[in-house]
Amino acid sequence: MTQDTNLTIKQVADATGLSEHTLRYYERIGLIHPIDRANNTHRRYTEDDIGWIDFLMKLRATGMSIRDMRIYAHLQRQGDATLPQRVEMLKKLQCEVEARMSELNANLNLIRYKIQYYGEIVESRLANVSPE
Amino acid sequence: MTQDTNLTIKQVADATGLSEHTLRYYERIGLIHPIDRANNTHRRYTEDDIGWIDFLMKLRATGMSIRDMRIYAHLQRQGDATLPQRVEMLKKLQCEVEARMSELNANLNLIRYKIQYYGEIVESRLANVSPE
DNA sequence: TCTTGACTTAGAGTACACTCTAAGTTGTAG
DNA sequence: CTACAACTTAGAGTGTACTCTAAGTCAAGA
Repeated sequence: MTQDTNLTIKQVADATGLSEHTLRYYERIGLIHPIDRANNTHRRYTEDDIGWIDFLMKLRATGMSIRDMRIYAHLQRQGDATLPQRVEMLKKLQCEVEARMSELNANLNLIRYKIQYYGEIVESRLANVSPE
Repeated sequence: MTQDTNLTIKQVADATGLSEHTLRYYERIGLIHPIDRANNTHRRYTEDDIGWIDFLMKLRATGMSIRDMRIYAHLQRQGDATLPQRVEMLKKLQCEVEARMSELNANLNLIRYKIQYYGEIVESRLANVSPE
């Protein structure tokens, strides 16, 4: 009955925000290890599985590709011996995210400037409209 | 001969980093207005065109979709009367970019933490290796 | 005149990340 | 026993944003 305390695909979908389709897809392509089954057919997810999925979603949110997430997942399943490679991947990701954030920040400043500049034009046009 | 002082598609591709294919594609879908032609066939881009393309690339870098860039481009071509709508679009974009940056920042902190944590495990393992 | 290369077009093809469909199985509630 | 919901699979389909192909035009240099 240990299985029954674990979560169905629907519950995991609700908990993570991923669709059931996507959860099966991620498992099929190796982002998630083969999930244990109840009745030998229905998936039963553990809390650890949820934790891993949450981490995957964070990697994805940083812009990491499915391809790289697969590599990371594969290393992770091989255990602590692959820690150095994983640290390397994370360092590379860190650099990329830092670069993207600094680019985003520059673009954000441009957007703010345009909002300000265009806003002033609109304001001054309103001020020049003669009241009825 | 005014045309000849302007830039060929190759020069614009080199200057912007977009491919010639992409430049034609952007024009075809209305992100870029119909570019003037020399010989009535070959495109000749003005400095203003380059400026617009650079701005488009910045919008794209913020994650704005082609669909929204088309709307923005269409408004832009209609002149100052559409400034309020454009300001609205930019404000919405600003919010999205700010949200994305704060999410990226949270994920970056997690990545840094993992690098630190895994790094320490690797270090301590190295220290425990008996020297030959 | 011939060739080369830069350009043109319409439309087909690609990569990525899902997202859905169809057909079938299983387990519980009535 | 039956109906139903929840699950299963393989594989097809979708949306986005390019990216490329094929066939053709055109001007300038050998």
